[in-house]
Amino acid sequence: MMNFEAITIKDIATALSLSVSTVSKALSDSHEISEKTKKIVTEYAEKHNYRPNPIAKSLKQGNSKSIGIVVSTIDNQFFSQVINGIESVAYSKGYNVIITQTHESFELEALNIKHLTYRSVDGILISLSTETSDVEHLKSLHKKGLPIVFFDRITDEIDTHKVIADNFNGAFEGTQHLLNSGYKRIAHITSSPNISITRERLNGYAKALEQAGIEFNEDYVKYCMHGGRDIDEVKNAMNDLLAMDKRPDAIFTTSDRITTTTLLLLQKMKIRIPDEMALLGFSNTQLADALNPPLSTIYQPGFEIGKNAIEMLISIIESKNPITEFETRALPTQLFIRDSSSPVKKRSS
Amino acid sequence: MMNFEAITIKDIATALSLSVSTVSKALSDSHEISEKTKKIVTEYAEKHNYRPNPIAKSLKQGNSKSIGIVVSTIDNQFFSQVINGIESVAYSKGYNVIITQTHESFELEALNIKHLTYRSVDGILISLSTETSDVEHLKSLHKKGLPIVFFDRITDEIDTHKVIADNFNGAFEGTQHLLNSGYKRIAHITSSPNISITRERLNGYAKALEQAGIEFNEDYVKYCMHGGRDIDEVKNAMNDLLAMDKRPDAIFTTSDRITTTTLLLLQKMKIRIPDEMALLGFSNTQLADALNPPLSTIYQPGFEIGKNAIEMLISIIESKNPITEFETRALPTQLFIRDSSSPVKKRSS
DNA sequence: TTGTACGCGTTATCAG
DNA sequence: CTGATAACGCGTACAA
Repeated sequence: MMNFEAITIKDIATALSLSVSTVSKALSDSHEISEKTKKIVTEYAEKHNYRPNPIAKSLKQGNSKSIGIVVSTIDNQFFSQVINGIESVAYSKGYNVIITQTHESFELEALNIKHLTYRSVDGILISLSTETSDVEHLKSLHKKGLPIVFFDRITDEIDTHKVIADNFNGAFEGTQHLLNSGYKRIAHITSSPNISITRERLNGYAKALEQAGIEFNEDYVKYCMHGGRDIDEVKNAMNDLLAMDKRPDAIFTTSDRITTTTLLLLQKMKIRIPDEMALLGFSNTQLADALNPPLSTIYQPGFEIGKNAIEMLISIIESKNPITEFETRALPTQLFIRDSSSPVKKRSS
Repeated sequence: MMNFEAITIKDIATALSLSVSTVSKALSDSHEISEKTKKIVTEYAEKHNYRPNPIAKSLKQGNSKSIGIVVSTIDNQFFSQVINGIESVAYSKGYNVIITQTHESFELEALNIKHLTYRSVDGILISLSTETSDVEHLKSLHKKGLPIVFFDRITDEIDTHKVIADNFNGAFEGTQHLLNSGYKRIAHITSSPNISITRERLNGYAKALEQAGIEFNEDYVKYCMHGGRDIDEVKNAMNDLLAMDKRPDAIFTTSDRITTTTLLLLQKMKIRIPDEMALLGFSNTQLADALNPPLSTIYQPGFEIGKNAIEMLISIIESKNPITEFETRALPTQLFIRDSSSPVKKRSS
C-alpha cells in the first residue's frame, strides 16, 4: 500500500516510455503537456504511490521546507502549547519543524542555531534563553537574510516580526486584582532580568502599584537567575521575604516553574493560602485547576502565540519582495481568580 | 563570523585552484591526498567557515540523518522527558529529530507516519495512539526495511526493538503498597485497553490483589477511552465508583492526566485524601511534589526510555548486517510514597 | 506537445 | 597524489 522504497520520476518515465521532463511537467500540471499524457502520468503516479523526493527538491530549489524552533525546554506547558500552535500551521503549509532546546544556556542556544543553519532551515522561530544578553549571532544571520521571528522572549536589537503575550497588561491586571482584594505588600518573584518577559511583567506590576499610590519597594522583588529550575533560588527568595520587617502579604510569581515551586514551599512551611499569604502566578498548567481555590493564575495564550509566529515567519519566507514593516503582536492573557470565596471567574485582559 | 550564505566545495576549489574532488577528499581526510594540500584546504575551509550542505549529502548518500518521532502529545511531562532523552543522544550522533503528534487519533498517526516517510527519515520512534488497534500500516513499512523502535505503547505484532517502563512491576508494587497500608477495595481508573501499558498495568494490579488473596472485581476497573483528556470520562468513572455498595477505599490511576483529573475531582467533592480515599497514580509531573503529602506516585523513567530507544534505533540504522535478535527492555519505575505519616520514601522497583 | 541538457553540492570511481 | 566524470532526483531553459 504505502511505499518506503520510493519510486522516482525516472521510474515513471521508463515505465511509460516518456522522458523525465515530460513526467515532471505532467505532475506539476504544466500547460505545455497534453491532457492525455497528464492523465496517464498522474494515474500511474497515483497507483504506484509516487512522492517527490523532498531532499532532491530542496537541493534543486535551495530551500528545505523546514523551519527551526528554539525554546528553553519543551518540558514546559507554555512552550509545548506554542509548539502545538506552530505545528498546526506548519504542517498544513508543507513545512517541517525541527525543535531544539537551550535549557537556558547561551552556549547551547548558539550551538542550536548553528546546527539549524547547517541543516539549512528556511527560517527560525526563537524564544531567547535566560542567559542570553548578547544577540550578535542572531543579528548577523538576520542581516544575511535568514528569516527570523521572535516570540515570548524577544530582543529589540533586531528588526523583525515578534509575538508575545501581553505580559505588561497581564501583570498589571493581576497585581491590580491583589490590590483590590486588599493586599498591600505584594512581593514579586521573577526570572532573570535578561529576558524581556521579566521586564514587561515587572513594569506591569510597578504600574499597578503606582496607580494604587503604593511605593515600589526594590526589596520586594527577587530574581531567580535560573528561572526557578534551581529550587534553592526560590527558597532563598522566600526566606528573604519572610524575614523582612514588613513581611509581604502576597506574592506575585512569574513562570510555571517559579509558581509551582513557590506553592510547594508555602505548603511545606504550612503557610495558608490565601489567608496568610496570597499567591498569584503566571501558569499554563492544570496545576491551578487541581488546587482550586488557593491561587490565582495568569494564563498565556501559547497556542495562539505559536500560530501567529509561524504565520509571520512563513509570510517572510514566501514573500518575494523584502518586508519593510515589522510588527510586534501582544496577545491578551487571561486572569483566573481563585483566591476569593466567589466562584471561579474568568476575564480576558 | 557565522555564515548563512554558505560557501561550497566548489568555492574552495576555485579559490585554491584545485579540483572539486581534491578538495572533497582533503576535507574527508583521505589518505590519497598530501598532508600539504590537506592543510591548505582545511585551513581555508576553517577560515571561511565551510560546512558541507547536508541536503546534498543526503541526496548523494541516500539517507537524511533525521529520525521521526511519533507521540500522542508533547504537552505531557512523560513524553517531553522521553524526547529530551532522545535528543540528548540524537544530536550528539549527528541526527536530526522530527517530532509529530497523534493527539490520540489513529488517522493522525497514519498521516504523520506517511509524512515522515515522505520526508525520508532514516527511522521512526513511535508510541502508539490510544485509538490504534490495527498496525498494518507500520507492519508494511517495517517489512520494506524502515527501521522502527517502539516505546511506551508497543505492539507485539511487529518484531523489532522495544523500550517500556516496567509497568507491570510498577503497578504491582504500587498496589501492594496500598494493600500493605490496609486498603482492601482498590479501584483502578485507567486508559484505553487498546494500548499495551493499560494491559501491563492492569496485570500488575491484578497480580498484587491475587497475591493478597483479594478477589479481582471487574466493577472496580474503569476505562477512559480518551486517556482522561475528556474530563467527563473520569467524572463518570468516579461517580460509578462512589455509588457502589462496596465503595472503594482507594483508587489506583494510570497516566498523568487521569491522575490529576481524579485528584481535582476528589478535591472538588471534598473527599479527604488519603483518609477517606487513598490515591495512587502514575505521574511524571511536579504536581505530586507540590501537593505533598496526599497522594503516592509511580514515576516512569522517561529520559532513560528515550535514550534507550534512540540508541537502539541508531544501531539498527547503522548496522550493516540485518539484525536478527530483537530486544524488549523494561526500565524500572520508581514508587514515591506520600500517603503515610512517615517521611517521603523512595524505592526503586 | 515532447525531449535534451544542465545544475543544485556532494561523493565515488576511475584515469592520469 | 590529483583531476575529470558520473550520479543521487528534481526542475527548467531551450531545442526539436
